[in-house]
Amino acid sequence: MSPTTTEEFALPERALENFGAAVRAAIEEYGRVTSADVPIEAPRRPEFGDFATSAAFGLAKIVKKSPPEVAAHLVQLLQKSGVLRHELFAAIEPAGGFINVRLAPRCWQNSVARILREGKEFGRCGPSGKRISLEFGSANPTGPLVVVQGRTLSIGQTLANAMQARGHFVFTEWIINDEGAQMETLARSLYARYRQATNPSYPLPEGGYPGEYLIPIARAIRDADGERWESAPESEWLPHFMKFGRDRIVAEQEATAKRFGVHYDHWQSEKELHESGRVKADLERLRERGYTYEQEGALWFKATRFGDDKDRVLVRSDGRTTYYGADVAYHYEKLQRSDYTIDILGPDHHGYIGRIRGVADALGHKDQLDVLISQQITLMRGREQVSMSKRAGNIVTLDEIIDEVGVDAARFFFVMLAPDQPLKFDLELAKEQSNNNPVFYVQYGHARIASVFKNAAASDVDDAARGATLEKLEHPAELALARRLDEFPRVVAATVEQLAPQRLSHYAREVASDFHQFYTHCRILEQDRDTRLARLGLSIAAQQVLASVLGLIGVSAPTSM
RNA sequence: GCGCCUGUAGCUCAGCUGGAUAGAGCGCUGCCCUCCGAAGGCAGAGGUCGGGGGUUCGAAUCCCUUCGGGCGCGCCA
Repeated sequence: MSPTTTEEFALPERALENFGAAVRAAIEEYGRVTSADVPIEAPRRPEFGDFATSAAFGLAKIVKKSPPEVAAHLVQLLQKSGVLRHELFAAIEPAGGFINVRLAPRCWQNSVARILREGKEFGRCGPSGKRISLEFGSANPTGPLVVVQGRTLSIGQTLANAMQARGHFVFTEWIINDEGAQMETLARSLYARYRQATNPSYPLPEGGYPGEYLIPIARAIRDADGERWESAPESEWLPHFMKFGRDRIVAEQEATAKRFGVHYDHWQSEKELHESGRVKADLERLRERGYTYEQEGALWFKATRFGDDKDRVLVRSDGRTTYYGADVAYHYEKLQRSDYTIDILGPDHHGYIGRIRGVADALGHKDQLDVLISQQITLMRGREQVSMSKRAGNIVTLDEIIDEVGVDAARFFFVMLAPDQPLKFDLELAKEQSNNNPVFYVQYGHARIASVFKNAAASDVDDAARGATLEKLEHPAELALARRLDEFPRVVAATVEQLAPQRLSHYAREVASDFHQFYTHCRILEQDRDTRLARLGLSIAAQQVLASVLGLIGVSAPTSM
């Protein structure tokens, strides 16, 4: 039996339900309307209380009085109401048409008790039964992951984490674009590097990949096969170099993702999609539905019927399927096996959205697909922009970024902005161990709490963790922090519903900020035992929420730094 | 030219899907450690929410228009 006695009816959301029902009853009595809408919102300014409703504005029209009058009258009805449980509310007052509500400290105390009881589970839901397919980061297996993909990976993994917390079944996947002309270019570039070991002037092919990352791979081939390929004809070495390079690069991409805290449930080879016959079968399905036609020897998808600006080729006139054709097949599969399918694409894939949406529409899954663009990154070093011209071969890899600023800073910065917002990423700032750096501000909050626990008596911390006593929480800073912590489940929900990972990083900062304010205004290790335990309890809850939100973002929560 | 994204404080950005006097960080000015981590806190200055129309009791948010910025418009991926 836990000594924590959370009064379920006195949790903030229960109090709000009670309030909403009471307002609804009052409106029906006053305006003779049924099933009134009672929107509840969180006011920006603290003096307006914890919550407010604008319900009086709607009723004002019906009863033909001014909103302030209506609000005042509603409050009178509420005071007399038999529906309202008065002990849950510290204040209910009309203000310019709004009705502001301040909950009794007891509600917030109960919320803290619940967080202490639920611990890591606070903010998580049981299984929703919803299956979500989330594809992000997919790339050509022709080189290492670069910075902009790091952002896509951060966004994708953070969303996946948040969805899991909401109880959804999330399936993360990556497509390996190992089919197409770029694979031959890879093989030829790799071969050139192989030849350069004995002949430094051997030229890279026209339009080849100039990056030095191919050199060690070429060396690996030489270590295994010696000079065997030096005099072989292209028809012999090409398939080998293609497969060797592809396998090696995919393995490196996966290693980088893993190092970055990003896990994929499935790596899908595009080549395999073709070889298994799935592409063919799914294209046939489109044809049967009459969404394709042949012209000039090629097979076209009637994309314009679904809002795209031109029709698109699925199968080229030489019989080879386009990337798009394969993707049609893959999306059909994903839409079949999930309730909701999400693609996160790089900034250079704007033009692809309409096409992929068109396919979902044609296959009868129009509202089941969301396509998100992870916008570009401009790397900064202080005021200086870091050049990342791919043409010149000076790419900046994700590994280099991790080496320089660490996983924590990169993961946090990459989700600070809305995905469709271009991001300026300042390497100097990300490395800075100061309050200029938002990652450190949040982590510092977590570490600072840990430090307080070290100074406290162990038995006090244990008692506080059981929620021994929380009645002393009443200082505005204490209640503000408790109120903030109570938001966590709703923040996770909003993150998922709006596909907005930046909500989590903003929220993390707000929790840290509210904790720091509480810390300076209220001494935690007070003489008075009840006060001390209450504040320790609040601190434990705050630390838990900080750890949880940082965990969703993929950032560590240090106990000292 | 067409399509998508975007324009909010000197800078970087929030703004919870239409609510109250538009917020935060950095930078700037001035304060707060005999006391749990000052990597912190408090106060102040700083805004025609690109411009113009419209819808609404109410608009940064929705609609139209206009100007500026980014990206995309292959039988490439």
